[in-house]
Amino acid sequence: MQNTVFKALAHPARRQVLALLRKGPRLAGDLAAEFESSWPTMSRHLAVLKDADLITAERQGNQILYRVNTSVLEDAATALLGLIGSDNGDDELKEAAE
Amino acid sequence: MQNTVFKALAHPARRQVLALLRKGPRLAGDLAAEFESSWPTMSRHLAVLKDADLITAERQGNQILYRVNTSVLEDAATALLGLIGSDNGDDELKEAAE
DNA sequence: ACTCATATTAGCAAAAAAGCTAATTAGCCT
DNA sequence: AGGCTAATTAGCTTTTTTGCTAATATGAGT
Repeated sequence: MQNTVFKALAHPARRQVLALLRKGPRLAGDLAAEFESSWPTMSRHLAVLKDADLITAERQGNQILYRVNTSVLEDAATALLGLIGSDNGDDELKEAAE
Repeated sequence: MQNTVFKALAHPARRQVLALLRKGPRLAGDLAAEFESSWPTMSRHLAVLKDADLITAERQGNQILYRVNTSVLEDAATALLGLIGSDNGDDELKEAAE
């Protein structure tokens, strides 16, 4: 759902996680080490991102490897651009004053 | 600030307001009429959008005309696309850490 | 000044999000 | 099994967001 994506993007720490993952997949602990908040807190941020399908998790033995889901990010960006010019997003009335 | 923009985008009603404004400026009451929530509630959604600089308000006599601020929307979309590309452009997200 | 229409602000209550510590699960190793 | 590391889940509190009604501003027209 689009709503969960934008809600996930609403928190700065989560956007920064995405920024880190952009450079390549990373382990959960590796990510958590970059932030000041506690590990469980980061773990839940990751869960929110995963729930929005913005990242994917892959178990690798002891640890968990996260990678960004580019296509969902693209869709979100496209949705925003759709709010600017092209026809997209909504089909309500159109009698606005210029 | 980027953070207020993404927070403003987190609520579906506010994204829909932007979708409506995409087609052209609209009066506050005109916008409020499109939604089921109460008028004061919509008024605050508009305030959140205005605080994020996503929309601008212009008084016109009795009423208030809102228009979308395209450039801020573009900046947000660009920031999202910046999370995809592999160049080193994560500075725009850097200040997000609270 | 009074009234009506438009929109916001105040104040409160309910719901959601954020963050912590402690407990738990999952996998590897000897 | 038992110990160790990695990560999540549980349970709880604090903070933020949402949304309502009632009250207040603002402007136009009498």
